[in-house]
This record gives sequence, structure tokens and C-alpha cells, in this order.
Amino acid sequence: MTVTRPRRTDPLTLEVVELIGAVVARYYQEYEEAAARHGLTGAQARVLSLLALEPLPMRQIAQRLKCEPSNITGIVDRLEARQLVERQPSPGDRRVKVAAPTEEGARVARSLRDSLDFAREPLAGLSRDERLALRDMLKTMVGAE
Amino acid sequence: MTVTRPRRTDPLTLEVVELIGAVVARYYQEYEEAAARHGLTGAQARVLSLLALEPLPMRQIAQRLKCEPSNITGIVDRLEARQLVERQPSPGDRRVKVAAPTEEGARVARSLRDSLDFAREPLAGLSRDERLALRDMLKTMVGAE
DNA sequence: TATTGTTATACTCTATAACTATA
DNA sequence: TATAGTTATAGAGTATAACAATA
Repeated sequence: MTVTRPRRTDPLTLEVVELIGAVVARYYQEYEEAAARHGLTGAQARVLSLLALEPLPMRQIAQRLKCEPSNITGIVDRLEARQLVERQPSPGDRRVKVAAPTEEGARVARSLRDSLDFAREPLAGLSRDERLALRDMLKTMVGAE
Repeated sequence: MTVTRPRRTDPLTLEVVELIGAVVARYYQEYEEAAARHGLTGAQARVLSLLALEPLPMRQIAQRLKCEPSNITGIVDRLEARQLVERQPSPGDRRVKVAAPTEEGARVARSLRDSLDFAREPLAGLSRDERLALRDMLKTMVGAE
């Protein structure tokens, strides 16, 4: 009797896994370069882009980026020094400081977002059905805990 | 007369682009955690994994990782202090130092590689044709200059 | 002279722990 | 007492510039 086990060494799967690693490295690097073109570090760009979606208390920024809250102080300090972000008081709780992008900060965030063409270009060559299939595949990858 | 231009704001494409960003963030973080479980930083894990494929001179490590050669000195120092990597002389050129994994380093590199199940799992749910399509798509993304 | 690897320096990111001001 | 944000500290990664050994 033959027992079917998952073949972890399926060559095609391994090739895809390696390609995913390569895409991640490429994307990450392109993101750093795009940030640098805007005079930002990667971490600063990530925080600014996050706040451009929605202003957030310091602690919640840390939760989203999965790092310690103490790190956010310095990153927001540097964004604030460049007048891209402001610390605003929270009406309900005087301990809380809400970080929000300035108008200039919002502009930089938009420009940064628009400059991330890397991932967009290859998608142009796909049919709608292919993009749908890719979307579902990626959703599975993000959703898997 | 209507001119057809690429629609950069196609909602499906934007969704896929955002998903790619999410996958990259997820993968990157999982890699850091896998490295940490082996007592390594992300950079150390990347260098060790690279050397496990093939020993390389210091300068070539920097080229592969797209960083300055001076950074590699410290990373290899720390890997060498833990006896995961050795600096070996190059027969032809006495200026060159070839970094090569020790036996223990090779073991750690294999263990690290095996622990990167994150990307592999969701692929199991795909048909062979889907995986082929995904492979071609990823190849396009990596290959695009 | 040019190249390889290193050192020295400065900046940023990161986690940990202790502190402050509020709650 | 608990929580939000900060400060202090130490380790690591990064780029730049200058250096020693070798080509």
C-alpha cells in the first residue's frame, strides 16, 4: 500500500519558491531606492506611507510595522524635522500623540507611491483572468498564518 | 478618435500591486524571524546562504547583496566569530580572501533554508498549470530591468 | 597606478530597560 | 496601577573616505 506524502522537493515548487525570494529581494531594494530618491530611508518611507492612509497614534504605528514603540519616536522625529509629519494631540487622551502627514508629507507619499512602477509593469502583460488568478494566489499567501 | 492609453489606475492591477507589497513585507519579516531562530541577523543569514551555494571573495559578496564591500567585513567577521564561515586565501591573488562556510555553517544554511516554509505552503494548493503560470509571471518581474 | 580588503566615521534602525505624564 | 510616549543604551547594518597589501 502506497502512502502519499507531500513532496517538498518538487522541482517546480522549489523554482517558484526561489523566484519569490528573488522578487522579494528585488522589490525591497527598489523600495529603498525609491525612498532614497525622496531623501527618505526605507523605514521613514514606510511610516509616511502608512500615515498617508490614516493618521495614527505612535503605538499603533509600531504595531503595524511590528517593531518596538521606542523606535517610532526617532523615525517620526526625523520626519517631523523635515516637516513631512506632525504630532497632534488626541482629544480624548492627553497621553496619546497622533502622527499625521503635513500637506508636503502627503505630496511626498503620493510621489513615492507613483514611483513604485516596478511591480506594476509586468502586470500589464497579463490578461484579466491571469491577474485574477494571481490576486487569489497572493491573497492566500498573505492570509496564511 | 479615441486614443487608448495604459490605465495606471485599473483597480485590479492596483489591488495586485498592493498584495505584492504585502507579500514582500510578510516574506521579509518571516525571513528575519527564521534567521533569528538560528541566532543570525537577516544580513548574516543572507550572506551565509549565499556562501552555502558557492564560496565567494569579499567583494563579490558585496556585489551580490548590492552593498558596499566595507560592510561585508563586519558581517563575515561576526559569522567567522561563530565559526560558521572561514576566510580562505585565494591561490591566484594574494589580495583576495574567499569566504566559505564551515561544516557547521553549511548545516545552519540548510536548516535555515528548510525553515522557509512560508512561501511553499500556499503553492501546494495550486495546480501544475497554475504554478507554471506563476513561475512565468515571477520570472518577468525578476527579469525586468 | 589600480584593485582587494580593511579601518575609521557617522547615521539610522533595532530591542531592551527605565523614566514621565497621564489615565 | 496601568498605559502612551520618550529617553538612554548597546548592537548591527549602511555609505563614505582613507589606508595597507598586493597586483
